[in-house]
Amino acid sequence: MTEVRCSACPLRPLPLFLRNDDDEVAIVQSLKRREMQMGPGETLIHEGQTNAPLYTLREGWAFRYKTLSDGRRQILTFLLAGDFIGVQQKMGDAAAHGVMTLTDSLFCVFQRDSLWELHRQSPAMGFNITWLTAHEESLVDDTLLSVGRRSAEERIATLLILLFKRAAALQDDGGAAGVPFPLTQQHIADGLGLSLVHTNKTLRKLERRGLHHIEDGRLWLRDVKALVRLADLYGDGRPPQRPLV
Amino acid sequence: MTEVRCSACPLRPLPLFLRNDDDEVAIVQSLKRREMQMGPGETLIHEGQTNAPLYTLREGWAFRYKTLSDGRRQILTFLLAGDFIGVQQKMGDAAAHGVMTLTDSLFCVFQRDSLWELHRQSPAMGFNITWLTAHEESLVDDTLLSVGRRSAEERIATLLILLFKRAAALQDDGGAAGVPFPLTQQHIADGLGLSLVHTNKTLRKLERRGLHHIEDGRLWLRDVKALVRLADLYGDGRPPQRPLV
DNA sequence: CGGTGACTTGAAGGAGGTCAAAATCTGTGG
DNA sequence: CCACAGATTTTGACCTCCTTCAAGTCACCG
Repeated sequence: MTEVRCSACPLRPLPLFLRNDDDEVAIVQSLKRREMQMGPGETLIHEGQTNAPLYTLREGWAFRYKTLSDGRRQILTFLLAGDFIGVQQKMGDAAAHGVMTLTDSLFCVFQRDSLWELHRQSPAMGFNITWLTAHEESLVDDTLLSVGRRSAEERIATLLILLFKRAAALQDDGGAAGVPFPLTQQHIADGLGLSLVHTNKTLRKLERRGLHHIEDGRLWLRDVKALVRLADLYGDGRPPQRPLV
Repeated sequence: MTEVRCSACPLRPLPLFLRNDDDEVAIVQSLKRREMQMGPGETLIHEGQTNAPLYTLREGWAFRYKTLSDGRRQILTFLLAGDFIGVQQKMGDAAAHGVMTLTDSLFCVFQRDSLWELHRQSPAMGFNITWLTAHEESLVDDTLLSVGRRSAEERIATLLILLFKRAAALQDDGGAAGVPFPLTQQHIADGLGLSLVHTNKTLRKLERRGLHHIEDGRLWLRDVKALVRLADLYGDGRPPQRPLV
């Protein structure tokens, strides 16, 4: 099983991602250490782990999370292909959050100091990192608004729409045939600050009303209008084009 | 009232901030457009505003927030002196959140494209921006854990500790005489996803138990041990040294 | 001294949590 | 192909933490 060269990265051609100069791709290539395969439910980064490397998620789904000492868990963001992982752990410090896979996943691995090398060798790529980091933060901002101020129904509607859009942007059909949806209800609960039971009941209610459909690990939005109204989401069609590292 | 040169910025000498080369300071200086003074409760950036400039908060307190169309508000992070503002609004796009002052405040104003200039002219400063952005995200991560998984008591304990630490790091006495605390209970409520009434009752309960004391716009932690236990916060003494832009 | 914003307190109700148990489903090994 | 263990989903019953509603206090200010 041979590793892919960054210039031939299967993600790069997708319309979701911005083009890069050959130089830039070459720099990324030079910093890439290896690839890493993981199964579902495996821990990529442990909470409190020190000096974890950087990763780009190339295939599959994962999530970032934090836990309290009695086991309560909050999922911070879900990670999809193209997401860059590990910037948040401040330099040389312990990771403030864990990362766990949801599906079979493939990661490109970079040494920790690549962060600095990327900035040093290419301001443009440095800028891209900043962009990606800021974008990640805005995902957390959205979730915080949900968890802090939306009802259970509204939270779930919001999550379904947002995840659907992100997943659809990675497909050619734009989600016409649904999108992969590898979350269990426990993941949804932990991502929205709800209990498992209440998540189940709310999910069933929305599905019975015909707003969405989840089956066999795939998600369909059946009544986007109604979902958007519930979520009080405005504007924006698909996610903006984004840099890839 | 004449403006301060960056090399003479009163924040820079504080032990909280990392030193910078003269070149770096010069670059920042060259990008700084002006200073801007605001009173308490004023809106620096409106939600949805396009093309807002960048700011560094030099004096005072502020906060980032999002609202739903029916008025429910979630405060995302509180901003203290040294915080860099505006990176989250993705390039040229609309601001996804608003920024409002809590106190009399002073901002250093930078043009929007300074973000790129900073990266271009100094990889080190670009790296600093990334660092600050990642750090901001980790603050939101912490809040999301609170709002999603902590009880009202625990949330308030967590907030008090975290804000105290940040504010104390800006003072010489390290908080011995308390720290400024310009939040109303409504701000606390909106920052923690609670109702005003319940915030009040919980706050009173903690204060009556002798865990903290708020008076006259200042906060004292009376029983840090108990607060930390409640918050389930581990490790870390004071916040890490951070870059200043 | 009336008006406004922040704080406080009590009472009542509800959204969502907890507990318990059953129904599926899935993979595994015999 | 079946039995069994372990996840995951579903439902019902009950309870509580927190919200909402209402009112009153206090400080400050024009």
